Amino acid sequence: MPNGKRLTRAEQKALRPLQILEAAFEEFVKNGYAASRVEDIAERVGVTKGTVYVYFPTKEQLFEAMIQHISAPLRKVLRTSDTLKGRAAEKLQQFIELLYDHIVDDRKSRELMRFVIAEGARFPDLIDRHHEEFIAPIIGRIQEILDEGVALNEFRRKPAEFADVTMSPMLAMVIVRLIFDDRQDIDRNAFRHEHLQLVLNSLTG
Amino acid sequence: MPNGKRLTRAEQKALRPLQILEAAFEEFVKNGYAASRVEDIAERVGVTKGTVYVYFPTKEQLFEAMIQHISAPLRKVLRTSDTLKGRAAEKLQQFIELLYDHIVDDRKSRELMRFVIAEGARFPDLIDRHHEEFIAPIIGRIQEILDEGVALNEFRRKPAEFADVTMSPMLAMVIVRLIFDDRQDIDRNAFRHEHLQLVLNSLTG
Amino acid sequence: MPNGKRLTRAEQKALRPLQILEAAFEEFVKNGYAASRVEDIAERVGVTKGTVYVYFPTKEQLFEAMIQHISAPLRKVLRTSDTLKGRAAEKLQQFIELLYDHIVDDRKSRELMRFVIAEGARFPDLIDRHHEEFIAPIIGRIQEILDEGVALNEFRRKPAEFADVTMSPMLAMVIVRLIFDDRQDIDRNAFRHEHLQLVLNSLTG
Amino acid sequence: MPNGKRLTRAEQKALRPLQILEAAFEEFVKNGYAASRVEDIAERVGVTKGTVYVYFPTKEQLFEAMIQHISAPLRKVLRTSDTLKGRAAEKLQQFIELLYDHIVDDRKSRELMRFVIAEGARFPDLIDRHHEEFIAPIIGRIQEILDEGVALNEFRRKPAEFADVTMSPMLAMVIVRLIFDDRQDIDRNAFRHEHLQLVLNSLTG
DNA sequence: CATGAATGAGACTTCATTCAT
DNA sequence: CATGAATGAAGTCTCATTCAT
Repeated sequence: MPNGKRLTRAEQKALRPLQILEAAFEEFVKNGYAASRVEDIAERVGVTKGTVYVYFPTKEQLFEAMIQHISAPLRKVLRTSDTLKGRAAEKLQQFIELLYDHIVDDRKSRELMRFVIAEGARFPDLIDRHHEEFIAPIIGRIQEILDEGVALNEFRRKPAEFADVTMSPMLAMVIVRLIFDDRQDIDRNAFRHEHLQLVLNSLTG
Repeated sequence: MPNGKRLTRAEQKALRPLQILEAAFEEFVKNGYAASRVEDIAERVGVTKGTVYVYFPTKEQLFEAMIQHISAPLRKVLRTSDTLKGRAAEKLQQFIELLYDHIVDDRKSRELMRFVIAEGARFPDLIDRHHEEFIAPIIGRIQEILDEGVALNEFRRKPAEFADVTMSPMLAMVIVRLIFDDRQDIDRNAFRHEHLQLVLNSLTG
Repeated sequence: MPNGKRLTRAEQKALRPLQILEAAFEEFVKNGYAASRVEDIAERVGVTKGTVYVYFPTKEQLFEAMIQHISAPLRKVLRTSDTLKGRAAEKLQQFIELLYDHIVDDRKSRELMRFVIAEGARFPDLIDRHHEEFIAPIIGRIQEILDEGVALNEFRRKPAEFADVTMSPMLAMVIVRLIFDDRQDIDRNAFRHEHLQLVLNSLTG
Repeated sequence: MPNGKRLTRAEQKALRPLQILEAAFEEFVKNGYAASRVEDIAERVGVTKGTVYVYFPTKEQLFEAMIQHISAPLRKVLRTSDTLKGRAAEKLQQFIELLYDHIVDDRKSRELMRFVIAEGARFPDLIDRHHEEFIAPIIGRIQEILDEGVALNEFRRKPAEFADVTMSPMLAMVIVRLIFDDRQDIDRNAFRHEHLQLVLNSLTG
């Protein structure tokens, strides 16, 4: 019997930590780190406080593990950014679309940004790791594409700050969606299109 | 009449709430709302816990009063945005420079943004007021200038989202400075210049 | 000018302590000793906390002074109990009516009983004084009348406890009115009449 | 199976709330509601503050639960009042003796009365429930017996207030014992006897 | 592994009391 | 006298963490 839905006890157990991390994510999003209660996280999973402590020795380490957990998919996305194809402008467009699809549109990525802004002061290596793993690679990749475009005479040369400016509307949209939690309706496609136009226009015009 | 340092009782009293609000700002910035202690705020002023409660009945109301307090200067800035002069492009440039000078470069304004992002969920009218008082007027003013430029054939017509995109680099810079607390060095002038170029180029090119 | 209503400043000042005692009575009745706030007492008088401390050095002494103050009229009542006239039965009736009129029907006397019951444990000499000044004299006076009636063959001899029993309905009515704060309507005259009948019937029947 | 002293975890747990309620009773009796400290209640049980809050969410709810707890035996007493036997006079005598044995002589019942008088204003439904559950049924039962005696020509007809008066000495004795905490020695049996004589004499004489 | 009773440090808040003006 | 700003001890309640079962 191939066992369709039911999980074996072993599978169930292997799942526990992940369930806890997901629950932790929701609670920390809702209340922030300091105001979240381990008990509420446990309750979300349907276990008791003690169980959380079986898997994570402190609230702090649970928070850090949760951050690792939710940023894992993001890391994967960045790795796919090597496969961009075409001319520099096309690569830039593809890359920006990739970021909209997997960062701006992904709730976990957005909330990761909130944690970085809100809890960064109390978790300094959250900042450092976030910069190392996400900000720097993204800016770096954009810079590469820009350099490539310039080398091929496809783009006009731009100063170093241009890479940052290039990313700005995307970051701004993340923030706006964090703040208004989607009560504010922005036409996401129109916004992205305008963003691209602006950048490409400036590079090629 | 000597009056070197000593304040009269009356002066002291008028000062107290302001001192407390300033101290509250620092503590709330450092730890966030939930993790800040009223006692530490008091200590910063050089008084005891009880004194804080003479002026603010709860920690929550102290937080809200502090938000009002630090956003007061900002409100004043926006009111000066009527005096822009020249052609639309010049007005846009002046307005963006105004925003860089008084928002991006002002620590209180930047940290206000952090409070909005970090504590907005627990203080919903913080969000609402912030939108009403700052976001909406700023976007509105930009839109006005754009419309004016279009009407005078100075600018190319752009879709509604363009105003948001226009503001993005500025918002992004606020966020970056919040995250890296000035450890990250961005050439602020170069960045602003690139921002302006990008926007004007797209509008007039 | 004979000065009709307006008080001179001097009179006003002489009044202060009395006003405070009255206000204290109301607050202590409402909340009990522990839960009453000196500030609320002051507010009732229209002065500030500090003023209360000008006249009464501690909350405890204020409470005790208030007890003295409200029991003063009662003391006067007992002194008039010497003027009873007629035969023993008539004296007993007059005395019981006196007690109904000046104790059962007097809010201050009733509330004094509440203080004795509720705060007696924390103010032991409240109990002692109350016994000395009120309970013992009243029981004593009743006993005197009973003895007189027996001596004159007007009453049947009764055991010592009878004096206590004689007073019981009156005390019970005080308690009931304290508990129900006059929401419970007892026909006070009918009750007193039944009380008298019961006692006299037993003594003379 | 040894089981000398040690309680199992389960037994211990079932006991805890009861221990806390008993300790709460003692503290609230000693100090009144407002002046009692949760920590002292805990200490009486031999646990810490936190433990009390495991079982009772607030001091107020602890107080209310304690009231329920100590009045439970009383409720049971009233239910046994149906089994009175004999003629009306005998029933009345038995009922009054029942009340002396289980109310006047029961410390918890007496102190319940103190709570009603002292804290009733802050716990209005304490009053209401007390009236509903105790006062009204007791008065009602007395009235029934009186009516029965009248119907059988055993008693003389008496006005409605007579039931209240009938109960008075008992209530008075509760109050006196509350006030003097047994320092005042009343001959309880003689008092009760006099009470009965008085009432029966009036009904049958 | 999972439980949940128990702990105790620590937070917010209250309020009697003091004292300079 | 009267004020009211300031104090600080103390109380209620919370919650991360532990541990025996």
